[in-house]
Amino acid sequence: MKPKQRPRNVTASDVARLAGVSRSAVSRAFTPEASIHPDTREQVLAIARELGYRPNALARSLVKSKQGPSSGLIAVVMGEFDNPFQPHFFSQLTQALQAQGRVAMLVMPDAQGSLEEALERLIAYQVEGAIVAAGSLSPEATDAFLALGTPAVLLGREDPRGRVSAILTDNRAVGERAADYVLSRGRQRPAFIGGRADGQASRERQQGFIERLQSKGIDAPPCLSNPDYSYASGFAAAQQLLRDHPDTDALFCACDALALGAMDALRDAGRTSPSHFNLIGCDDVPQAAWPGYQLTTLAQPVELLVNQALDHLMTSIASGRTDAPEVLRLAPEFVQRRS
Amino acid sequence: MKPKQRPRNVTASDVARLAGVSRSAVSRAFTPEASIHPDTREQVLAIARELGYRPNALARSLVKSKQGPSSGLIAVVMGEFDNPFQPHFFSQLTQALQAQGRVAMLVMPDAQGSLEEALERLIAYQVEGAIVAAGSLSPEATDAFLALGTPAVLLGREDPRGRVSAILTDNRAVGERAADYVLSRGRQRPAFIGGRADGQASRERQQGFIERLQSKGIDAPPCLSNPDYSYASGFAAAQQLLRDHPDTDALFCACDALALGAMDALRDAGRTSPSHFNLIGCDDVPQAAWPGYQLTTLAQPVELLVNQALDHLMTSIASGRTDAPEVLRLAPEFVQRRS
DNA sequence: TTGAAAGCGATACCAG
DNA sequence: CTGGTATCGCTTTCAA
Repeated sequence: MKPKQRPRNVTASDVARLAGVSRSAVSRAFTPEASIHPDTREQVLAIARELGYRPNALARSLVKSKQGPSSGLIAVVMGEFDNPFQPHFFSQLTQALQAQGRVAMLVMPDAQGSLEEALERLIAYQVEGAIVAAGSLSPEATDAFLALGTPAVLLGREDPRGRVSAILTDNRAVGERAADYVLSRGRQRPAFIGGRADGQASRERQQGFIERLQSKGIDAPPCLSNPDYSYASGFAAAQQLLRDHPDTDALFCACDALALGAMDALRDAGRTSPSHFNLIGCDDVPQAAWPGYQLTTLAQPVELLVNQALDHLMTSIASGRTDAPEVLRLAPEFVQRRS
Repeated sequence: MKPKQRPRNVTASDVARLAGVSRSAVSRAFTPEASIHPDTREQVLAIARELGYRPNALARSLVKSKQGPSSGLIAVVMGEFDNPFQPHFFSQLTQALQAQGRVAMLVMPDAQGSLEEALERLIAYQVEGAIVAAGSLSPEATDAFLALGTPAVLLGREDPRGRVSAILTDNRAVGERAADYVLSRGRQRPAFIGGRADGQASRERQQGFIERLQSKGIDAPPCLSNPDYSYASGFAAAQQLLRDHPDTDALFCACDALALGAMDALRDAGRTSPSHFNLIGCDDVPQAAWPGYQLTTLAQPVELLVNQALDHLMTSIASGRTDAPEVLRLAPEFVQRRS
């Protein structure tokens, strides 16, 4: 078998030669609105198909750069996939981008010291814009990205300095809805377990929860925070909670991962019956629906979040402006299960 | 506040002008091996930093394309993130790529009819190579990618036609090790639950399992297969298994997601004590370690898989050849937990 | 070591 | 509708 050398790339000139037309004609054949005779186009496309020719997106972006960015590259900036909520989110995002004919360039600045490099890559590759999953990123990293001035949209957290648009779930509503559920079950001693104290989402959910409870005459519940949003943290926090406040009869966790951990801790302590204790999470990750858990939770409207984020990003790219940022808070959906 | 227009991109010419040198000099300043006076370089770099200049990777790749591909873009081709094993895998891959100064371009061909488009994008963007997570992809999709002739490495499944290298966990060893565990516990009526019957990984694990059992005098165990590798499928399959073979005393599942589903089904049926029943999974997803599950499993050597895959891909890119493909099977690691 | 000039692949403008 | 030509930003000969 002969060592199949990879053939040099087919260029517009090759196609032009074989089709007996000019390079311009080839270009036009691939431009939908271009004025070209249908027959010519068809013939060019036929030859192109035969040769396996596709316009070089890199070269195209180069010449089009006169009229604004056009690489078709959108950076997706994410931290670790440590929360089971993120993969789902991420795949939705990628597919939505693909549907638009754009390409997702993944940037994970959490590898040691790679933030700097990641930033430079964004510039080097002429990304048109960035979707920043700020919920999974340190505030510093988020800030560094925004300083770039590249059109961007924040997902899951707003920019404290209000420089760019942010799309997020209405976290206060999440907390309030959780409180309503607790109240509707007649609980008197609810508690809250959150993530990092500096996490916007966690804090807002906590506030919504507490304020609604207080407005109904329940004292400020015990609140624990954690270094992260993991199962393990939820497990540990719940154990501590039961130790310090054994009479707790309802628990709202800032995310499902925490809640699932908490549920297992409650189980260990024999505190699982929904008629004596209620547990609520937030996100609606797949595991929440597993028969072993059946976690009551507030679902984030993933599809809506993604679509809105892309909409805003595209607008921002098109207008070339960074001003007039908006903050969109989308309503969560209450999903009642066994807990 | 004035409408902060995004400034036109800084080019090499801008830097050249301000530094009082030629464009060539600027280029050389950014080329490590170039022959340029250290002072000149330093001065250029200083001005560049000041202006926030970075060489346009797209333009660079264009001119360098004479000497072979150089976009720095590596396609990562994946199906859905339906299995909790994939995100971890994926993030490792991305970070490893970043560490090499390359960029991960994500391609998810599972959105309806997007396979075709995804392929075209790969060509258009001059990707240097592709890592194909074939385990999460339909064989047809995998095949279509390979037909492109782009250097590629398969992850999690080998190419039936042997055109490219494949890196995967030694799946027979997985099955054998599972069988050893079952035997060591003195079980007599084991069973197997797999994924799609056409899935290479699932099939090989099954074979390793069965053959080892038979070599020790145990009859061919009942084997169920499923439409996918999900928790739900594992749950349903285990229920059916208990119905059809109520005397089963050990169960090996092709992946952890299936195994976790099975465990919950077993639990419902009161068949969970490790002294009467053993359950084994494969992958070692985070949930397997949760207190509520404590699943005994065979861990895939993720880091090794990723590193090997990249090594092979880079070699294949460098040599520009598609021949001499290898198949690497890496040993799994037995992780004993409560099940 | 340096600058001038050619060219990578494609598109847009301008005559025809 | 069509073909020539300038240009995008950069690297790379080639002389100096």
